[in-house]
Amino acid sequence: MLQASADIDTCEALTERQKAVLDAALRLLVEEGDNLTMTAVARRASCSKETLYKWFGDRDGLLTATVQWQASKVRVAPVDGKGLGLASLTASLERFASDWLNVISSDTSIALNRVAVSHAGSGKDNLGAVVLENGRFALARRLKPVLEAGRQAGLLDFSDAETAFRSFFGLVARDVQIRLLLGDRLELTEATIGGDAARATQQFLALFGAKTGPQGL
Amino acid sequence: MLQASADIDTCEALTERQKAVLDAALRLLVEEGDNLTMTAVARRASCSKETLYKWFGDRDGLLTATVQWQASKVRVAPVDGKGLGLASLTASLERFASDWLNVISSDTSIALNRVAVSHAGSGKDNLGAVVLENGRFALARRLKPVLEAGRQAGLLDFSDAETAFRSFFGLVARDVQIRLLLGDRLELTEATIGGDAARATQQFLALFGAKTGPQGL
DNA sequence: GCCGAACCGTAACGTACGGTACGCTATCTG
DNA sequence: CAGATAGCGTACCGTACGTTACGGTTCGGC
Repeated sequence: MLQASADIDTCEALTERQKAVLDAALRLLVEEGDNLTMTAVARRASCSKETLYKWFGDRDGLLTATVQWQASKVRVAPVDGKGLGLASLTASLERFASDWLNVISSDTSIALNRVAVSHAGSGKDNLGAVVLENGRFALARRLKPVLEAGRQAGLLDFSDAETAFRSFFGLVARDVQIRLLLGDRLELTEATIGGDAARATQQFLALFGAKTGPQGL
Repeated sequence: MLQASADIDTCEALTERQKAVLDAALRLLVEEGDNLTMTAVARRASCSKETLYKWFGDRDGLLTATVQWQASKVRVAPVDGKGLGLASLTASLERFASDWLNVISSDTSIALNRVAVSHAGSGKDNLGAVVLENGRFALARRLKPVLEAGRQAGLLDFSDAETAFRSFFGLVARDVQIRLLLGDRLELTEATIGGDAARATQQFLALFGAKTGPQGL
């Protein structure tokens, strides 16, 4: 049986068939939410329940494996911050904001966050930790080098990268994620996401941009 | 049987005994999350299951009634924005921010949001609508008059109150709510909440404060 | 004091679903 | 080709829980 750990590298030990099963489970999770049954997963994946139990131990094991499997797929290449000008910094920030909005508004992200939130209350909050680790904390890890590079280049001014990141996070996400999780119909087209990303970036630069003399009006 | 509507005034038709039952259900919901049983509610409330079903129809009815009951209790008196100076505006904003952080970090809020998120996926998303209506949208309704008054007084500068509110919301909440919902241990003492409220307010004023000439550094 | 309504406590029912056992087929290994 | 192993399909078991039914008790009205 696979060990359910918070480590992402667990997914490297998966055979192709197992990945296919997890993909089926993921699709079912997106469609039906947390109330999916083992029989439904088995039927969708064209495998037997016994195999599910042999591979993943029990229902929670299957769920965590599915979440980890999806989480391992959204790894994004970090950007390098060399030769950083104001234009490239804003471009990087806008890109991060846009990527993040696209992620949290995707069906799979909503489904995964829903099931993780549901399970966070009862005992083993493994799911929540995994989602958080590959979502918000992964974003922080990828964005902080950019912020630090911006500070090194004299473009940004902050004392703590963590608080700067959290402000950026708040300006980008605002109430989007909680509204989507609570089932609010909130249309995010490609265009509005771009606009929101640009707005958040400008606001962030207005707050944390290094002051190069008195600001004009 | 009580009708389960999104209207808050449904709670006015509740007898004292029913309110006591819903309070018991609420406490149990905070303790055990969504996986509470009807027998547990009946035992805790010292009432019979038959009464629960007669009053609330079924399990979902009980849950929605509980959520509406709690939602109806957090009504807060709106502040009036007359004789508004910069000091009183910042005080109001800080107070809103502090109140909001206190709300979303409370056990009952976390529990209610958890159960609402869990139920948002499957069909009738009544719970999510109720939580959203009495949480984020109620806050907006109470805060927007303050923002408008600030604009009337020449202290704030924005084109749309909704977007201004959403930025304020993001600066205040940042990643707090999603982290709490996902089970992240995130200590919010009274002191840190006050500091966060002040920081968010200053950031908001830096973004939306009316520019009265060139800013000093 | 009697009647009906409301309600408590609990026993019972039905079912859905997690988990297991078993028979069968296909593929690999010697 | 014989045996072993992996895995599919399915039937089955146990249990938890939503839902209902029923006997006993309190209480307001006549």
